[in-house]
Amino acid sequence: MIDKLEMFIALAREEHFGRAAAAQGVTQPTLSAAIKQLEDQLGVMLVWRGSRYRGLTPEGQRALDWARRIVGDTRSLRQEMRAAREGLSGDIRLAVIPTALTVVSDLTAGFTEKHPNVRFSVQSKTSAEILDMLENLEIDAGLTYLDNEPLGRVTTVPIYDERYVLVARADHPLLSGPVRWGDLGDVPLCLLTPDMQNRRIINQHLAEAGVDVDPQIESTSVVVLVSHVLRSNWATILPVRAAEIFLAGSELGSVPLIKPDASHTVGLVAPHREPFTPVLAALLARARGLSEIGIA
Amino acid sequence: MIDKLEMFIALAREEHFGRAAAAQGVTQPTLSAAIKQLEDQLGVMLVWRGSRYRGLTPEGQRALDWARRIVGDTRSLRQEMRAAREGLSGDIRLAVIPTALTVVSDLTAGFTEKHPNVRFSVQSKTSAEILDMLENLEIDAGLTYLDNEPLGRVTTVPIYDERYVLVARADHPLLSGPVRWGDLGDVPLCLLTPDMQNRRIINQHLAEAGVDVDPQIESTSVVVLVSHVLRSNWATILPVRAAEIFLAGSELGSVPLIKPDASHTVGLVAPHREPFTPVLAALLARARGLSEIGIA
DNA sequence: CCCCTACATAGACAGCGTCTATCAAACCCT
DNA sequence: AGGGTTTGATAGACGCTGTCTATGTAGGGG
Repeated sequence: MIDKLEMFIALAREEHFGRAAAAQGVTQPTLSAAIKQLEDQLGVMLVWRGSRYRGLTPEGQRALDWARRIVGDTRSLRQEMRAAREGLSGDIRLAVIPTALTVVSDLTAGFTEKHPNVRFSVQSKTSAEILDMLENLEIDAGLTYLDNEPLGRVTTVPIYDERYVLVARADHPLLSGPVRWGDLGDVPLCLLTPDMQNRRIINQHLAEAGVDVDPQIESTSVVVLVSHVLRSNWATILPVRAAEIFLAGSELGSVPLIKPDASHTVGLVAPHREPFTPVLAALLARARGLSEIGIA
Repeated sequence: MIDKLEMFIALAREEHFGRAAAAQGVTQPTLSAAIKQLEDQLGVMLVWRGSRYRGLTPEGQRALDWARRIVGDTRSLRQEMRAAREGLSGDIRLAVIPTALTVVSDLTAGFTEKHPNVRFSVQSKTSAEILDMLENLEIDAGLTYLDNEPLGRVTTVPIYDERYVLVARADHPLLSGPVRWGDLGDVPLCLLTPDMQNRRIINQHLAEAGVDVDPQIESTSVVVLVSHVLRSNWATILPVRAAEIFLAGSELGSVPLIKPDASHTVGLVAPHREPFTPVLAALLARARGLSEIGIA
């Protein structure tokens, strides 16, 4: 039964029988049969049938919610029992917005010393993808914006407040003093792509300052932005925490962006599943510790 | 997996392999094997082994919490899918304290008209048993006291406030006017047994009034109390809602018990499981409706 | 000390899940 | 419009797992 629910979740996520089967490590007929049996046992159609996957029925959508809970709780059970057996161990799968990637090391530092059997798997994703993956049980926790966008049924731990700086080569004329958002009208910029929340935040502040920008370079990667800034006359806007790793000993400089002193809270997001598994509880505790000592 | 968790829950409840197996409709070796495999899969001991059942290990206790959630959610999934298929249907298993048994008909009235495919199964239990059965998934909801005793992770809907009357044959000397708790010192009484919360409440009010009672007749059944009162010179103390069904056209009379005007909230208790299944949601809605029109 | 209760173990059997191979339908592109 | 491709369903074989009955073994009680 639980296996079938896992396959059902995979199907809803992949929207494709073949891919879902591959993701579950079974063949396509096996997954097809599992879904059919699930429908038989529950007595309702879960998936619109045709010669293609055409989405979930309303009942399928409701069933998906329950399936996620059941499968998630089952994983929690297994994980907690393993923790009881061999101490904190296993993988923590994290997804992180690009501008918070440098904060992950603050989170893992100390944690891995205390719990040497815990492995981390960190991937860079957009904030929307992070919430999706959290729902689909593809990650255990996320590091993303806590305000601004609706979060689901999750537990959040704020860690720091993002503040923004303009980053450019040290000889850039704007670097002599604080820069207002409104000053950026004609500055050549590299920015993150508009599907990313950081970019939407920046767009919003620029718009409020009456500025309209049209970046020549857009990317989902901060590294791409910085390497462009390094090699040319461009500037970029980055959160302090994302920028500082590039500033030490480089030819780059930065100045705070003011008016307004924009600030957005970034923190840990985890599925709200009472009680928390020991590993997750430890991670959340670590995040609360970070927030208290004020790493930003 | 889910079957094994069900067996594990049954074992924890029955504290006996044979009885748990019978409760699950399997033989004892099957259940033994299931528990053993569960322990193997989770990699921990769940049950203290000997030639007898000797309780759960700490890990078993934690696993039991998860198992209850997982099994409960699975049942919710099935129930909700059946509701989607054939409208509200199925059984609602209720456990009710004896003094609230007459209120059940208020709850079921109208409900069964609207939802003819819903069956009710009502059993009379003590408030402690009700909370136990709620945890063990043996009932879907309970009707019991909402104050006074600690409730677990449950949803509660208050329905009415219990108020107390003295019940005796119509010719009983005390029935001429309101009676104070303190007047009951030498009155021969029949009361519920001391393991029942109603009795503990009554004891408390009597004690506060400085009265010490020693009932000659104790029972877990209100019917037993009333039949004794009918046939002899005894009196009993009952909530209004429990008493009134016996008063109409009988040789009995009642007077309010005052000083203090004691009152205890009774209502519906259901496991807190988001989202609620359609039947349970409907039942809770019905209970809220009752509370609003003030059936007491 | 013996018997009874309680749980574990052994072996047989059935049902279910999974695989490979194949089919049917719908979509896509020329 | 038609051939090729993609997508999911179906068929049949095989192995695993869960369940049963029968039996063994260890404590507990009289």
